[in-house]
Amino acid sequence: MAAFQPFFSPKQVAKALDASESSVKRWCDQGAIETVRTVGGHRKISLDALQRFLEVSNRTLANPQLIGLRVAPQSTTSYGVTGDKEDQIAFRKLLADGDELACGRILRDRIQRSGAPRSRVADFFITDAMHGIGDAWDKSELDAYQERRGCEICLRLINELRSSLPFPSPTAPIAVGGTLSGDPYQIPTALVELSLREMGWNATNLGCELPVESFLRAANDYQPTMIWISVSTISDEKAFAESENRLVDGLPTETAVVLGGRALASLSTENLQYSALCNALGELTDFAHLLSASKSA
Amino acid sequence: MAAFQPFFSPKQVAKALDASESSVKRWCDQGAIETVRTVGGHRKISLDALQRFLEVSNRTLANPQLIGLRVAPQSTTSYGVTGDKEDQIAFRKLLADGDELACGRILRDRIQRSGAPRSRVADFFITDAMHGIGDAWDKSELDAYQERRGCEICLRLINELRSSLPFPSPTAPIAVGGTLSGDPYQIPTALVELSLREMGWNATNLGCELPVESFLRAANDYQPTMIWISVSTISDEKAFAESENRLVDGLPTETAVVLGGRALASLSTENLQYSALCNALGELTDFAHLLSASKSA
DNA sequence: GATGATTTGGACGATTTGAACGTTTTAAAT
DNA sequence: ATTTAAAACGTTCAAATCGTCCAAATCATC
Repeated sequence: MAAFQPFFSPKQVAKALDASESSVKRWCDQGAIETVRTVGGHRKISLDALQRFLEVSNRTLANPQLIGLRVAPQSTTSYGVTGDKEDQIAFRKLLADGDELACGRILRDRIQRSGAPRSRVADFFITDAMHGIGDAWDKSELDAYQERRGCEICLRLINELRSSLPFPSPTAPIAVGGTLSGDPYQIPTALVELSLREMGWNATNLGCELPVESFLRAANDYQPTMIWISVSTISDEKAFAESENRLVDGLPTETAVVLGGRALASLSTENLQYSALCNALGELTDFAHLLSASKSA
Repeated sequence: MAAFQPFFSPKQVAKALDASESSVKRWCDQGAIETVRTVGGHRKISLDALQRFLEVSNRTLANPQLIGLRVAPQSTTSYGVTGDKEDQIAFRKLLADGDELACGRILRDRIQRSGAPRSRVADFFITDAMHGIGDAWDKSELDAYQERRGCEICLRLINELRSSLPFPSPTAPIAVGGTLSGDPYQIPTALVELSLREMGWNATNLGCELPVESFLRAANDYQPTMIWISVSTISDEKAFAESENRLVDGLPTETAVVLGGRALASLSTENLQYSALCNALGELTDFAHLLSASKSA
């Protein structure tokens, strides 16, 4: 019932920031972190103040769960160090059950343990799970609401991971992307944004179901180094190719166009124009690396 | 609702300040907070004294609504605070520009300052802005990508607010909801989930474009006290009424069905069955309050 | 690389905070 | 008026935080 805007102590904030208590106290006293004082002089830091500090200092919370009240009770199903496949299956099952907390725990735990990029871990679990859930839905083993609820949860998890990344630097290469009209799948393009942000790009997910003209307008507004198109479903191959060509023809030649997504596998690519065609997220990040390297060189 | 309270107990003040009762009592005894004593020795803190303390100690109330301070004028969107319209316009502009950080700052700032529930502030800014952006889009003043990007940003902001709420208690009343097939608008149903969670319900947003059968399956799985249907657009009135009736007929009579959304205003409601029909988020939360009160009684 | 300046993080006794607990007051029901 | 449950009282004490100082680490400059 009560809204929840608690205050944090320097010690808590220090843990969340992975800094020392001394430093946090000093930053408070210097004014970098707004603080209020108790009658006895203890510092209290509001969530707002903390977020402002993160923005201006371009820092990121090392342990957001320490602050965000994400102190959920431990899962009873400890999944230990089982194999990848088992973890994927566990994740898929939890997602179908709508257990957002447990799904988030698996992701965070795996990221911390493996040290792999967030986007790779997210891709590993989420892409697999959504395919699995989609298949089960086709076979009527799951209900539509379980699929939709799973999508909502995945988008939230992706955004949670995104929010713990530092802000893009002003000199970062720019990328924008989304899906074309007829393709409502939000998760793949959200994952692309997460990946690019994680490698330091200033990436913006424009959303789904965009007409070609919108991509051109956005390209004009953003002047991006790269544009990605996520393609999860295609109803009319011919119309898709026509749209795609119209897009590329309308762009300056120095803008890289990257196509990626499940629907491309079963598509003849001879009539398409692109700078890269990616079957997996890893290929896209590889290409982005090449691109930023050649740009800065 | 308790009547107007001229005095507060140390416990109430402690909750509002996010401090311990012990500390508040000590501060009273030290003179930092002026106190009146009852004949029996109980401390009574007047609103005046509390406000003086806040000014002197440069603190803000963590939970102003715990003190009768904000008596919401009505379930309308009016706040009685100056500059509302200007702030809405500023928010709308920033959202159209894709400035997620600035939008988040406005929301958080307003939440802290006004002490209003997150969901109300979010509704106040986001609903207005998305209507404005939608209108501008219809008039071709804005591009489709600006509208989609705005949706993405709003959903992220709503989820951010959601994530800082405490988890629903195990005894909380259960609610599920979403939109029916043909209605792809994600924001209103996300706002409903946020509102209900904030008032202590265990609310789950099932997502968009769900067939009636899915609602029935979900009702069977969750056994909810309430089901909400968000209705932002209707293409076929007759088919909608038919779906709605099929849903209600398939539910146990003790399950409350709440309809809400923009598209209901221009709809003849005579053929619909419902427990409540809400034109604004405030009406829905009012009804939810009634419902949980009658349940617990 | 060496050197000086700045930032960080740990350590310390002194102070503040918050939780516990048995007793007393309050307010509501009988 | 009596009873009774809930809330507030005062006290005590362990845990957390305070301010301060200083060594180690990092950065900037030559």
